[in-house]
Amino acid sequence: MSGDQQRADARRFLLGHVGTVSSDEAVEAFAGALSPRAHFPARRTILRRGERPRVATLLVSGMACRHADGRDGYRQLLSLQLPGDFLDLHAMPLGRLDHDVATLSDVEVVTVAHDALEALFARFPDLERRLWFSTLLDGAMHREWIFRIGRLEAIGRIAHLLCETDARLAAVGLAANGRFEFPLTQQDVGEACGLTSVHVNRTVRRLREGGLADLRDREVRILDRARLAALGEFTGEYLHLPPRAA
Amino acid sequence: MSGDQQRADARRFLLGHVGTVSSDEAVEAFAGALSPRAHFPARRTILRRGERPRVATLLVSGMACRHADGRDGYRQLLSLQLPGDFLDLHAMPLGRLDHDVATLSDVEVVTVAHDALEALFARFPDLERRLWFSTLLDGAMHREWIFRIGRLEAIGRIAHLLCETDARLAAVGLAANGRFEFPLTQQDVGEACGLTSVHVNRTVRRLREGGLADLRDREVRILDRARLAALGEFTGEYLHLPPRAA
DNA sequence: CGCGATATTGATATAGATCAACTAATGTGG
DNA sequence: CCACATTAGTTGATCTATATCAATATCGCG
Repeated sequence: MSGDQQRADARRFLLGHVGTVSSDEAVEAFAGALSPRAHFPARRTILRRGERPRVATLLVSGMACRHADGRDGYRQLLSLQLPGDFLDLHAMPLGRLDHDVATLSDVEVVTVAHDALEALFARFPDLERRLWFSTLLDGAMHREWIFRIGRLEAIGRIAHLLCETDARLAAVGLAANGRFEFPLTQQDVGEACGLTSVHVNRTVRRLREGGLADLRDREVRILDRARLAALGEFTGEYLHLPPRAA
Repeated sequence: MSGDQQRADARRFLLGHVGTVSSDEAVEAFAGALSPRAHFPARRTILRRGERPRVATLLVSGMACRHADGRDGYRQLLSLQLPGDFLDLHAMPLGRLDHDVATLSDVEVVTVAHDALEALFARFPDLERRLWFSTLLDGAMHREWIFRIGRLEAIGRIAHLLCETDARLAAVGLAANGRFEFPLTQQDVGEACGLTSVHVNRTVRRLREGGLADLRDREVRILDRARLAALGEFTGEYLHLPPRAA
């Protein structure tokens, strides 16, 4: 039971993002190092800035985010974390977390002790490279967020966020035909894009009325991917995903 | 001659950012893998999006930046690269570069072939971890840039950029008493902070008149570090530097 | 039912963009 | 060594995207 689930979780991570298949032996060993699943409710801070985690946490279901807090209490989302993403792997080489991690929906996670990863690296040297790779994807997304917030106007920022999320979710089988669950409130979207919730509200409406995308009731439908991508100046190259099936 | 220079370059990287000292043997081996120094003039694109580099490029002197280009031709700086920084190390695990790299001043670089790094990893396993760490620092800075652009107003963004650059340059001995060379034009600062050059001009003046920082003639003088840091909501923790000497 | 979150809408304010000169410094070729 | 082009910086006038403030609507939920 639990063994199967762990194998599935291991595969989701090891295959979801990179495309090449690890040896069965490596998948098996990685799965063996995973904790049982743990649950957290929506809208809870689960990792805090300054902590020195001794385990790495892998998101299995639901959505979470990394965020920084400003003096005035406002927060800035730094990334959206989707199933298959490590929430805090960078804290392993870095030592300390430099931001908080909070859930957006109910989530399930599994953990792997840093020690166990070290042992796995010794046995399967390319595992370390794969984890390095996965933290570099975070970096690539960060760069894209800088571009998005720095250079796009409101409608483009939101379009870009939706395109990116669609592409990432599709890669792990959680979006089909441009339709996916999206637990962020308009306030959250604003915190991701450097906008107020009022302006997000008006901009989301423009996207809907323009026939580009419909975001409501915690669900997104992308109506015209080509025009949405053009608006958000989005190309998914930086995600290093295999070419889209659909 | 050249051997000494390479050893110095190797040390600058290996010691500059991490604090712990590598074995002499490792430094020696790393130095031995470095190319002779190469020069590039200011304001030249030296690495292009889409390239698949086969060497990693280490900046030895001068300043460079990573940047993305928008449809309208405007560019967004994604990071500032200082002496001791790798410009494209992330392209080694990632495969392709997802952004351009351009010089801001005249620069000197050295390169190390990816193959040579692989061989070094086999001999000195913690070297790989150290390079992973250094790419994670880029990620930490990216996150801070997202916060800066998303949540701070113009004067705070520029204050933050100056604080960050001061801290990083001080760590490699290129800033003293809050004074350092800074080859960015006001246009460049705008491209880093998501502002127009006109607004940068007015904002820099406010910093000067407020006695916070003086940026002119390609040189920065930080006049009141505490107030500047408060304005930019800057704490250097994310840089993972040893505590400031001064 | 009534409360707390979220979404929606309208009125108004403002930070920063845009447009347009103009100045200062630097370089260049004749 | 001057005429001229080029780049960076400065300043002023105006415009606009987005923020702010405030009220109302909706809805799941205890």
